[in-house]
Amino acid sequence: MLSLKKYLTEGLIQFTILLSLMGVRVDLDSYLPSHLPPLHEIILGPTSAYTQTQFHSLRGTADGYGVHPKSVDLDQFFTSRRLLNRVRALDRLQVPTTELDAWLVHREAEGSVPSAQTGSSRPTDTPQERPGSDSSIRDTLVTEQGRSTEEVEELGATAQPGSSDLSKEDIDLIDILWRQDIDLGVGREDFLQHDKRNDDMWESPQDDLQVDILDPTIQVDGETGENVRHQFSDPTPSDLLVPDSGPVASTQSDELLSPFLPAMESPLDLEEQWQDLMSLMDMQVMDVNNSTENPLYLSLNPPTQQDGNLGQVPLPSCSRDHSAVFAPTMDILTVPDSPLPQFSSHNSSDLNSTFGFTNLTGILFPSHLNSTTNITSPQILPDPLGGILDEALLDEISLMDLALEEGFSQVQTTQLQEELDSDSGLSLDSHRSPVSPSGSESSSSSSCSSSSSFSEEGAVGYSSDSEMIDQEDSDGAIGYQPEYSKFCRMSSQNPSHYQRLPFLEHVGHNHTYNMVPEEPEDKPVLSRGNRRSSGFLDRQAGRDEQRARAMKIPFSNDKIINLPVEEFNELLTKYQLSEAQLCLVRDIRRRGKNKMAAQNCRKRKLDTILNLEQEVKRLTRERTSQLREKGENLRSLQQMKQEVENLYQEVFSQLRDQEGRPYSSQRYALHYTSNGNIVLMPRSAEGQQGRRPEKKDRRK
DNA sequence: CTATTATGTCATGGC
DNA sequence: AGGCCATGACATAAT
Repeated sequence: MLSLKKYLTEGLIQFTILLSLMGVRVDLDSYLPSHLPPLHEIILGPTSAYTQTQFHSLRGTADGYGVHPKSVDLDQFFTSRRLLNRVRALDRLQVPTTELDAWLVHREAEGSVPSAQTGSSRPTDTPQERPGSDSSIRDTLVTEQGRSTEEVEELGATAQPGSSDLSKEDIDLIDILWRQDIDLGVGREDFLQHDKRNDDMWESPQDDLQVDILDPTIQVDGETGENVRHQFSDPTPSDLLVPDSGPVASTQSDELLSPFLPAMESPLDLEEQWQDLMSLMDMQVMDVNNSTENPLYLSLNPPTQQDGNLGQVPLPSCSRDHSAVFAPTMDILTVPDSPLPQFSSHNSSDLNSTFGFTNLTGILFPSHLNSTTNITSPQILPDPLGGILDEALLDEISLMDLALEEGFSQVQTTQLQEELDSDSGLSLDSHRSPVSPSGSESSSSSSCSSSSSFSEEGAVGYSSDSEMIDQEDSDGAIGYQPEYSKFCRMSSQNPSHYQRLPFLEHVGHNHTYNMVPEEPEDKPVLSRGNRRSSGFLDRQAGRDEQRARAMKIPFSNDKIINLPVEEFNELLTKYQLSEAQLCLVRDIRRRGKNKMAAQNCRKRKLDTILNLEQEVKRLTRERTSQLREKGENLRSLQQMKQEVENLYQEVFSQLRDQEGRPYSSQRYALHYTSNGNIVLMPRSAEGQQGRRPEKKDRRK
């Protein structure tokens, strides 16, 4: 019983860490053996918990407890510490910002023995040889500069030993993520190396660690050419044995992990998904606590507060329904005689459809854990975590990245543009975009130059003042200038226009203005003989000018238009004008002013459009940025789920029955209950909500 | 010859 | 109430 308790204690510590991560305050201190440090010290990190003395004490007491010869002891110690580091890192599972990071660079020593927990019997392959293999993700650490934020996603793609089938999934995941970062200048090699680094951090067994320590070198970073000094460059045995008290442990856990896991506030999406995840678990854990079939109980206190580093864990409080995280997905478990396939499938489908989890059982479930089961069929191992990473989630992320690559989708772009067009009633077509204020200015300048004859003093607003020409003498027929040749041409080449138009206009519009039709004989005379005067007339001004001449108006149109009302009235009183003349003068003034007003109005409209275009661009950039942030958050969530699953597997793999044998993951799974307990339940009982667990009543 | 653009003009409404 | 301005709608010439 003592040995069993020892095993369970080791597993419970790690499981408790996991629960603490999820916001559940776990009080296992009372259950811990006296030789172990208080749990909060373990969680909180570098304390006296893992001192050299403590380490040796652990060894000594472990022997004293008659530990199973194949487990714990040194391996357990490092396993616990590794788990601790992973838990610490979880609160920093976030996308790092671009920064310069120095990473431990080493190559796994040939023949280095993998961890007893995770190593199994994997060959030592280089990533180039087997990019997606388990070992390929743990070979080297390199120095790199300006690493993109997306690369943290590799943590989620960390392969686990034991299943070659799911290593391929891992490869696919890496490929997906790698493709997403191509445009960011991140090479595939970065991914693999990054993965290896992470894997080294997460799972490096003590022998690997020792290799690192005993190989202090300065290496040249392959990317930046910087000299990279090993973080373990000055190791001592005490550093190894007293990791938490020396720079090794702190720098390893903090400095190595933090670049991948910088502290950030929890994304809302992540919290929502977690809550959704938790909310699904009620029915599965229902009635489990009422079981009389001796389930393995792990007494857990309700969460009261999060302390220490774990207090920063951006996970929502999960005081209840924790089991949702570990809801088993039985989709891949084809047990014909199982009485619960339907229920399990139901649960898994729910989870998958809701959270988009990926079933990584094959990846994460070490085959050696199934020593009591059929090792030849590891691919059908059930996933007690219910598939933390689902294809749906990956699809979502992929789609998100697709959107990110294009800023945002074509559909969205089209919609946005359509909205804008419909709202403004204008088109943002390419022909309009190039229109620049200067261009319109010059465009208007030509008209202004022609109309400037009326803008002498009254022109305001958007009229181009620089283009104004003092036309005080415009009625005096200022000399011909080349830039007005087109108006001269127009006037001279189309005399018939002015022979008919004024009359037709008068008849057609029949405005209230008492316009007097000009004598047809006057037009040809003006357009043909008086080149000097026509040179200053644009086609519109010329029309009114000609009308004025026809009506013998004794002052210039410029004065008519631009003089203040008082002066204008004064001017009218000076001359004895006929009624027709007065009407024409007033019409000329009205049209002239309205023409300038129209020009100003169009300029304002154009400026408004340009401003709106700028606003659209700005909003587009903002949206792109937010989409990218969302994608990063999703990746972060993916990583966290992966880590949770890994921790689950770690904990489960260390549970032993009375005979010291590991539990079969095919037959047993850990479950959370609504009251904070953890139950090791037979899978055969999972689907039977009303039925009781058949196995194990180990309350610790 | 047609579509687009630029500009002028009118009607209307607000100040 | 008249004048001024802004602007939509329309017309027309230019491109």
